[in-house]
Amino acid sequence: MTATEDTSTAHQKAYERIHELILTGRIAPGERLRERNLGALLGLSRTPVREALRRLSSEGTVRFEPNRGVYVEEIDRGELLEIFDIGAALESRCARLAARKIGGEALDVLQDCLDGMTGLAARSERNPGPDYVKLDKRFHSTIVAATGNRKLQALVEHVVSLPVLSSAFRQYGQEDFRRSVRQHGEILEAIRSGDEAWAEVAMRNHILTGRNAVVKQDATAGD
Amino acid sequence: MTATEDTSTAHQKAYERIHELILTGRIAPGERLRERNLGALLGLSRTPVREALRRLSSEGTVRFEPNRGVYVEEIDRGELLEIFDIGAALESRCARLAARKIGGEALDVLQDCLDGMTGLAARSERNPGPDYVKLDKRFHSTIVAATGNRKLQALVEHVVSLPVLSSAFRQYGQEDFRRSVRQHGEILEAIRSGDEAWAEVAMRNHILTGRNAVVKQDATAGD
DNA sequence: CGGAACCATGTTGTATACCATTTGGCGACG
DNA sequence: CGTCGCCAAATGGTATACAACATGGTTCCG
Repeated sequence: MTATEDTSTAHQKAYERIHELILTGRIAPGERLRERNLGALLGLSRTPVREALRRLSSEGTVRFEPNRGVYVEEIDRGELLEIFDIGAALESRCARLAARKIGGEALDVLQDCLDGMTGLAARSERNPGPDYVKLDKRFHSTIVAATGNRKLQALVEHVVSLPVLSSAFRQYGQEDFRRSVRQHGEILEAIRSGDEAWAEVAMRNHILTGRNAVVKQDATAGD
Repeated sequence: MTATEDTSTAHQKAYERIHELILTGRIAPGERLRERNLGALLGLSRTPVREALRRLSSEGTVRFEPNRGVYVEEIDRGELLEIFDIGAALESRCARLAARKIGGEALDVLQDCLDGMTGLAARSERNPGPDYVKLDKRFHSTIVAATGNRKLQALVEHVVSLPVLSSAFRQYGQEDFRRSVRQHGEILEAIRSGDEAWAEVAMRNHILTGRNAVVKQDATAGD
């Protein structure tokens, strides 16, 4: 109900897998995606692969060039920071709405996510792994779903999907990691208490923290 | 270059046609879409239809229920107004960026759109037809494309796609129609002059005008 | 007479086959 | 020797075929 997690369908599997390949950098920006190759790699036919690519294309992750193939979209630092600003605007608004309208089940899901993240942060030392990314996505997806606005949900799924996660976590060290978990706790507390203003700024604070990590990464690693 | 207008591929044709069917209300919210029917209607096979539906699904216009069919998403007034607010935030930001970075060719495209809209407004009396909607979409798409941010572009395409257009134009009379054209002129002038602040508020003004039309429509027509 | 299981039908999900287009290379011609 | 054009391989685009699942009606049993 909160987030789409149909591993049962080949299309969903193709989508998640390809998305992950791009997110983790296994497939580089600008690189061409050959449908037959992907199908063979995932043990699927071209049909669900193409549907997944259409979805990714619609999300701006990938680009169809008619009769000439599919390519991974490239994003530069400027675009990325811009996206963070947009994401901050969208998600903080979602948090405000969620604080107003969220139900008990959704709060439980958020608590579960938070517990999971806390556990991972305690065990792991450095970079959050794919498990943490999934929990993070689920946390945010649940909040957006709690707004009851499906269109808004689709929007945030897109804006969050690639950029916020992919680069924010690359340079994360232990302290950043734990801070991220703590911020999620604050957001949950704010939403649970129904304090709209707090929920909004807690979320904005969280997103802009991620943005800052990218800025610092840019500064240290150059271009 | 500014917006995708490939009428050459069956997928694109299917997407545009189905989108239009939903936008114009020919297919009602909540209604089921049978792939085979749509294919027959458009003279295509299920394959491009399915790809178009995936795209629409990703945009939140349509909903896949696994093994149970595809349905048109329903949006209530509250969601719609919320979307307008989001759209205002996104598009005004785009206008600001466009005022900073836009090039000559894009300005020409905007001028062409404006000329076309002016002509239509002079001829037509009431509701803007599909031609006007297309020009409007092109105008906004061009501005977003001028930001150089593809992800942002994808976002706005989605948020604008259904709600802003579909309901804003339903109750438009002649005076609203002309005001819309005039506002587009203001936006273009602001962007052309490079005045970021003006471009931002001109766009926000334009979007919120549309929002108000929905509010009034709600008030007069009830539920 | 009521209900549950089963089968027929239709629809979605996926795989495969075929067609159109692009692309790189080879050869003929200037 | 360079260039233009044609051919073939590869790849994307679309159609069709098949499999899995859902649904509604019917029948059989209680």
